[in-house]
Amino acid sequence: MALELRRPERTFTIRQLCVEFKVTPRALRFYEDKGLLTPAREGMNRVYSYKDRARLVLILRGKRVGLSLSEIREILELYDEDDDAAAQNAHSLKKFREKLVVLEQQREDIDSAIEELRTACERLEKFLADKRPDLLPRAADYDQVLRARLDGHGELVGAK
Amino acid sequence: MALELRRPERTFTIRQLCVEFKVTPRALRFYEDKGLLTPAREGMNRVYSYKDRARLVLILRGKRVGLSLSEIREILELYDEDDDAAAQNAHSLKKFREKLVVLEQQREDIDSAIEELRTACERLEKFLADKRPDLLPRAADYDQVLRARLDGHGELVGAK
DNA sequence: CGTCTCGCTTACGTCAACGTCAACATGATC
DNA sequence: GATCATGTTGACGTTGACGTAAGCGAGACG
Repeated sequence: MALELRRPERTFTIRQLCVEFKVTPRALRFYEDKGLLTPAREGMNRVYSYKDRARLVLILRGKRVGLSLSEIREILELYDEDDDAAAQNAHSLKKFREKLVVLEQQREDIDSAIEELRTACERLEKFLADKRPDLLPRAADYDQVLRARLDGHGELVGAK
Repeated sequence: MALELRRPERTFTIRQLCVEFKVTPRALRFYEDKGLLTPAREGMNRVYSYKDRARLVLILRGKRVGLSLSEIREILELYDEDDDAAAQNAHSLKKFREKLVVLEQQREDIDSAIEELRTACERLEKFLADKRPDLLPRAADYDQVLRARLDGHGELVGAK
């Protein structure tokens, strides 16, 4: 009995997922509309399983790296496909490879952008340290940032 | 006299930039509309300077890494600010730092997405090699890809 | 019992980033 | 001087990813 209360059986309401991932109900229903999520129903209400939650994680990550919802859906569908459908998997492989090329290009872009910003920051810091050291951010400010991140934006490590 | 013909004096028509960077005139005018570019005028026509071109490069890179036009505009404005305006530069520094945090997060996302895709590819490959080796992409196919990229999608290295 | 809160659906609104189309100016060329 | 390529300014259309508002059901609370 107690065994059935373990993680895989857990379900989530729409609001729980909304709070956890800071998305709106509208967004989740939208993803469902577009075929990225297919939660079960209990009467009229949506019931999200752990699998649904996992998909949502992938959706949000995909979004962060700039994939469109339809691209994300393609990828999710590939994950779903029956392992028997070999021909389909050949197609999947090709798609995955294409995605990989794009992402690797994107990685390079980000790296160079980061590089640029870093040197720009250094330049600015030296300039300010020289002429207006009073304007440089202080350690206290940094603590502020740290505290803010711990409060609101930290990952719920234990909940994984 | 001949000195004035050197690079910094060069200007570009809208079409030249369009061809070089594979964007439409509409896009360039749109960027101007949004305050990201401010080319000079010769009569009615736009005349882009080397500085404008440099800004365009930054715009396109920003786009590739997923920045919105307004974010890009902010950054461009920061580059413009007078180096004497120390207070402004302190603000710039803060903005840059924030951007850096976002980009670094994005880099992590991309890395993990790449990682996931790679292992998924391997899984698929093994599966296919085992059950349907006939469906595996052949060396000839790969040559196809290489040729396509050399034809149409390569960087114009010499034109830099 | 009324009123919240949460949830559902349907439908229209919005914002970014352009595309597309119309209507016109200008210089070169046939 | 008619055509053409290239330029201009509106103004409207489009796509993606939701926001927002309207209207309604069902359980919880005072």
